[in-house]
Amino acid sequence: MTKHRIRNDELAALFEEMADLLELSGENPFRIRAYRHGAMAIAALADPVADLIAKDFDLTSIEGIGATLAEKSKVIVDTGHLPQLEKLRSEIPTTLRDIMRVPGLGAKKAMALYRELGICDLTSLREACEQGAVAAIKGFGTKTQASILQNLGIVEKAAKRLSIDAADTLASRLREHFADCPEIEQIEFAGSYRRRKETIGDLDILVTSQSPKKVMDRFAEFPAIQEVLARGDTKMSVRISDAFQIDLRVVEPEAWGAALQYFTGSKEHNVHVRSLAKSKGLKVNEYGVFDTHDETRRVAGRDEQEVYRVIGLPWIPPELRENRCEFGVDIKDRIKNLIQLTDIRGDLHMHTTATDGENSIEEMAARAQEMGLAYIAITDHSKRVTIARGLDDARAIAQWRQIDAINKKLDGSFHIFKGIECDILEDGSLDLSDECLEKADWVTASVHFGTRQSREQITDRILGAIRHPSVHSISHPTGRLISRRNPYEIDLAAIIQAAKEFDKCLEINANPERLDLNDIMASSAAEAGVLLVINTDAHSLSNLALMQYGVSVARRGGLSKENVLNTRDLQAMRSWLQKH
DNA sequence: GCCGTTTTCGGCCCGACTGTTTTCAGTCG
Repeated sequence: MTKHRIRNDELAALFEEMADLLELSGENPFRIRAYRHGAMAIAALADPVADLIAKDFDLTSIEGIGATLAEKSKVIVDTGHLPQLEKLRSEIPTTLRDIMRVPGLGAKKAMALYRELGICDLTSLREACEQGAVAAIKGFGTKTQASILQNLGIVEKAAKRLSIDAADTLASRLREHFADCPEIEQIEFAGSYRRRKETIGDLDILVTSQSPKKVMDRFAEFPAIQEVLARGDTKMSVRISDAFQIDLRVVEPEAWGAALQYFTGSKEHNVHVRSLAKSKGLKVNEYGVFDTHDETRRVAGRDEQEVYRVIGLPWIPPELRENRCEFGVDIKDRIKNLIQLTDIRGDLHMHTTATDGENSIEEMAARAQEMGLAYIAITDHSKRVTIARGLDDARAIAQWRQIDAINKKLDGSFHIFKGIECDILEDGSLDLSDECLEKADWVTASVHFGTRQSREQITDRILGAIRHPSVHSISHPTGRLISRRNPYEIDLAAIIQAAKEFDKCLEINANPERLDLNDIMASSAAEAGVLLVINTDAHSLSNLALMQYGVSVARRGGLSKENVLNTRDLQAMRSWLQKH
């Protein structure tokens, strides 16, 4: 029995703090990296470490967790404290970590500021800069001091991450901007944007050109730029509004593939790729793959596929480059079967003017059909969602009659399922009567209220919904809103287990604000044999195009189309529903 | 601190840019 239910992100944060404090104290860099690596490994786990320990699971079987971090994890879970961390905290002000976050400052400079001037937080740093005291420290100067002052403003504003859809908008504006630059031969956006992460911390633009200077001049004309942070022969960094950074890198065509590989990351993926290459007598950098014995001999570089091939790897789709599963023995099959947007045949979660949607059933259906889908389910809210004028039994049944009539007019190539997004109420019951729910083709159950209940209560509510005979799926299972609201506390492992047992689906909600389940959770559900469903939760015609973001989550989770219910054609979908 | 087809010690990815240094350290990705 564990006394402290610490979440994985909290445990990871303690190891991150440990790493920061060790770095400030000038520890061995590899030891520091081990803590950071361990923190990431824990953050990426689907199951809470506390549960794993309770089950006597061997934590050292997790890559990046050795005997020391496993033991420290146990201590934290058992006692809620880590003595080594507390000792470090007593030696070094932990607020120095804020100073390390200022762009241009790292552990060494933060420590120098502390040692020389007693600066230990952002306020005293600002004061010292304004008084000119910082420029007098050895290793600093007037330029460093000025840049600190400027960057303090950015840190205080807390640099925002862009949601993936906002990043798409920015990327297309940049593409248009560069369309006027004939010197550009190839252009691609790399980094976490290309890996389709749910939020993007900065944007990396990669270009081939014979005239880097002209490309950079054109970049400098991008209207949103507030400041040019750095500009060299091949690399330029700028800041646009909201403290968001864009990096531009110009490379030779011979290096295009290598640069694309390098700048797509992730960092952890690249570290693994490079050490694999090294074991084969090869060296990988952003210019190519080279023979270790004759570094003038470029083995690959122009083409990204080639870069992977010479290292003995298949070309790995960017979404999988997170050092999670892509170096496993089954990677070729996984890549071959990886789900694509074109695998999606239907969309089983959307709203209409009957509740808080902007369009009618017919309009939603027509747009879905235009987009190539074979079916949709209309799933308006149930009555508990009063603000959306949710449907009661009578209105739901009336809407389903209307759908029957519309289906009759369709030629059979497209079908509208009669659905409902039924609220799971605070007491665990469903918002519509059993007799009503029985008449629906598709019932997806959601929690919208009472999200501050205990982990046990919310989990029980969802488990109850999973066991309900009329429910087919649980929508946005964790309720998180990216950058706005944390997921509610749930026992995901128990929910996955119940979904498997009762043959119910869990949703990947494709709305870029939700993306819920996320990649790691979806992967863990799929591994357990649970069928997922990817839905847009559209409230308008344009929202139907959000499906791609849900598919990206599924791809990042390594899912195949077999893992996802709505990749099935209309006939297969009908027979699945008949059996359920 | 982690890890192992170089396996229990001795490595651990690698290069660009800036500012301050007069040859390099720190930071960043």
